[in-house]
Amino acid sequence: MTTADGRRAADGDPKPDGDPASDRAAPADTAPADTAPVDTVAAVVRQWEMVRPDLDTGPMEVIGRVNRCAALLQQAEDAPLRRAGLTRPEFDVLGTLRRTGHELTPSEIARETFSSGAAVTKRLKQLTERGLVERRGDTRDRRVAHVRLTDEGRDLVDGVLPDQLAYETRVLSGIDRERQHELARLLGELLGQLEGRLRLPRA
Amino acid sequence: MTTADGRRAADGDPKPDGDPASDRAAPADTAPADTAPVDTVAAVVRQWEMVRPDLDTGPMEVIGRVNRCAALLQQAEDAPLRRAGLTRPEFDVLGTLRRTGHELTPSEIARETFSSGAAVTKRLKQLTERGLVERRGDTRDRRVAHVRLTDEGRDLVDGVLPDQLAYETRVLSGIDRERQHELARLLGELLGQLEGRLRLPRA
DNA sequence: AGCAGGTGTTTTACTTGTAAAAGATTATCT
DNA sequence: AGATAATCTTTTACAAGTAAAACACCTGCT
Repeated sequence: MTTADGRRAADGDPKPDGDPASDRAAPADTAPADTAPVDTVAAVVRQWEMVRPDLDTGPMEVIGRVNRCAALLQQAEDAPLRRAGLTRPEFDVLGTLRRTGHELTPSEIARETFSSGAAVTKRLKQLTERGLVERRGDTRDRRVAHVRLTDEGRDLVDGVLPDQLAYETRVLSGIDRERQHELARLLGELLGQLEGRLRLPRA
Repeated sequence: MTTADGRRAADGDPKPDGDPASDRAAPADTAPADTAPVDTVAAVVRQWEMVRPDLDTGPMEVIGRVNRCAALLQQAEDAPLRRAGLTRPEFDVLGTLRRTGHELTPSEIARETFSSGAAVTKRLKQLTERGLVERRGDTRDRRVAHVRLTDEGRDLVDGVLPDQLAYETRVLSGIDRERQHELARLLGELLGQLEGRLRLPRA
């Protein structure tokens, strides 16, 4: 039980229960040895295989899990951020400024942040009101603005990030370092593919 | 460059470019042999390592990539769905009804779909208006409703799902079957962990 | 100089999600 | 029975994103 085919999440409610397809054991090659995983996506896939045995549900095993993991992680990760009074999109803006180390224009922030210009405008407005970023107009080209962190904004990022990373470390602590590494490697490959052909083969 | 620490996305713009940290080669164990990946998350991590070398950026390698992959996949995946006039959340509702094979109450749909009850109410309203689902009240407990697919709704799901899966297969085609399998396995482990302790160790 | 067109940013109108309260009904306790 | 608490669903008020248009400004052509 996840969603139509294993994606998305947000709430935080316990798993429902589910499908009576338990007469067919989870495929051995999908279930690792020790931790008895049986994640929700596996259950969803089994349901689909029951009602539509003609379909190749293979992609769900990857894509469904990526989506569901992302949803759960975001929910989890927001905790340290929220304690600092930040949403993640807000933190993304501040973090981008922090890690690049120099001023950025709104369009650059939008690109770095993979969000729309309009969204960035709104976030900057709020962050400016809170005194976390400052803007100045370009002297040459008066269309463009330059945004930088204030000292307060920088301190906020620097204070939050270690908590954030510590939290993330804890979230991943159920997976040993070697597997984390392997996971990162495979995800990097997938991501490289996805980013490589951002204009994907149109379906 | 992705976002503050490698998450989220939505737009579809090309990668910016980035950090001049190229004097330090990408860690060999994170970059696979052939495909020259260098995904955006790797670049973001390197930026962080430049400005905050004291931090352990390890978790970003996994979590940042999961989030970014999810964002790109969702954007990509929406294509076949949209052709059918459905958003993904809508499809999630229909798909849940299809794969369980029986009526569900709104709360059950919310759980299966990992969304809030209110969101489900809204979606059901629209789907009902479009004639894709029907509702009937429970005879015993008049608080609860039962929702089922109409024939039209079922036909829609059955028509869209193969396209969706074919598209997903194509999206993943850059990764060979064995790695997809391995990726699915590791993601299943991670997901199992995340779902196991949904109330995570509070940070 | 003057204007057609491009670029950076913001605004507008709208969609969708959420949290919290409201509504309606059923379950429990005395 | 009657009151209180719990449960299912919807409503309300609001936050945040998006696409498209609007602004404001720059560039290059004539």
